Amino acid sequence: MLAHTTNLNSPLGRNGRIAPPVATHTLAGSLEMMGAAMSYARNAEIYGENEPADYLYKVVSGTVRTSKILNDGRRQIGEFYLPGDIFGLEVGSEHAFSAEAITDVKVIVIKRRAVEALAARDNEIARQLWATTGRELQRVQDHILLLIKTAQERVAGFLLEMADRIKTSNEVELPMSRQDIADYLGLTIETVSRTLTSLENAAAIALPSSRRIVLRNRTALRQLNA
Amino acid sequence: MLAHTTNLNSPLGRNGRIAPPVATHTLAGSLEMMGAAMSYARNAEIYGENEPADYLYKVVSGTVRTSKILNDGRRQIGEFYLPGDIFGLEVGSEHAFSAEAITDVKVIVIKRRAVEALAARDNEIARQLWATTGRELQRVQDHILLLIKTAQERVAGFLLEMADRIKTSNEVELPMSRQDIADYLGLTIETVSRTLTSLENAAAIALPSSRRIVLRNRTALRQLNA
DNA sequence: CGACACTTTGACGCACTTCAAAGGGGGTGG
DNA sequence: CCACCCCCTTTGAAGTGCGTCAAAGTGTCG
Repeated sequence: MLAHTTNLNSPLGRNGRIAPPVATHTLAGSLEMMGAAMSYARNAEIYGENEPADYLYKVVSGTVRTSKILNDGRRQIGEFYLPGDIFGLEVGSEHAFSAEAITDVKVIVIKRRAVEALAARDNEIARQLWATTGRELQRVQDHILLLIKTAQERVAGFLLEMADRIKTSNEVELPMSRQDIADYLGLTIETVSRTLTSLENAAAIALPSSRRIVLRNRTALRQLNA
Repeated sequence: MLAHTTNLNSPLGRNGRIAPPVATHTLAGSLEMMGAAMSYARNAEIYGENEPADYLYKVVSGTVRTSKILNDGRRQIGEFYLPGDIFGLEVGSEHAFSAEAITDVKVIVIKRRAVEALAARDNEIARQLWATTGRELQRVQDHILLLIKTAQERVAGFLLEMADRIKTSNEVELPMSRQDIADYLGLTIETVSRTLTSLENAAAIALPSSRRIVLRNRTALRQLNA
């Protein structure tokens, strides 16, 4: 579970920065300070669609997906959240999507009212809340750009996005199933599988196991991601 | 280039409303108070992709689209903005999409720095800025749900959305071309046209002219919009 | 009236879905 | 430790919805 594939030599981390002291006046700091740690098992629901959005969450370890079931049974995945990501932050009073743990997950939870009260007094916190929603907006806009492309482009774009976010050289350990990927990309599981095979045949990727993907030729993937 | 095709008869605009008294402590109020009126002709660019996002805009009359050209020439439309809508509000420093006037357009423009300065002092303004980004996020999420459906469902969903937003009984005067609709829905212009014809044959809508659409059977449209 | 831009309609091809069955791979019990 | 089972993934064959290419129809402005 806690497979460390990278091993940094320096205590400063790869950026050469020392972790900042938990700061007041930051959203992250408030979460660490005032938040409660919680765990969810694989496939557990963290919150449901249309439930009151009383808490917000930060992923500590594991992966979370948000999803929505359409009335014909199809499922759309909103986003995947990796360690460090904040999710569950809504402007309205209810969650627009449900959230589930893809792997075993540890999160920090904080009451929304507490954060909003903080934001009302500290405009730096308010700014960061806004910025978080803004980043979410940008992710969803990028997601739209994926959905209008061909299957090859969607899958290639997905792999590049995940590789950027997971950042472990060129080998990515995907936490989600083919079905999750399919529902994120608006494709069927068969099309995702076939596309991965064809990318492998084209020497753009390698598939040591179904969940592990080696990006062999990013340039080729990026060209597909037109 | 500067083709003026519309001409409003009344200074009050097509809604026949007088502007409400300008309130302080509201984003709308600040826009009215500190903003400058500007006009753009049909097809004029209001701002370009990757330009610095130094201003935000509120539509007074006309319709605006945001769009993005992919490197293979395809165009994706982000959103359509109708009178009363705010657009151009970014969290990052640059515009992620370009904005163009679909019809002749009047807007109120305000410097982003001015609004952010206001927000730093007045947390009610800050909250409203955040809420505006939040509504945008919700629109984009709904947009995603359209993009994973069949052509019929996308077109039906689009018509229902427009009817809700324009609110003129059951007859909608669409401000945008078939090409704009197609690029919003991720379809071709031919498919949009064929789908509208088939909805007309199914007695769900009527098409008195290509831009005017009568919703004859909303229930049928909503069922398609599964 | 004629030119031009937009929309509609038609015929055909292809990418993706659907339906079906055959692989793995990992965990549990014998 | 092997065997079996279950779930996930891959592969195959056939169907179809939408895209592409082409041309005709419609409305608007000069």
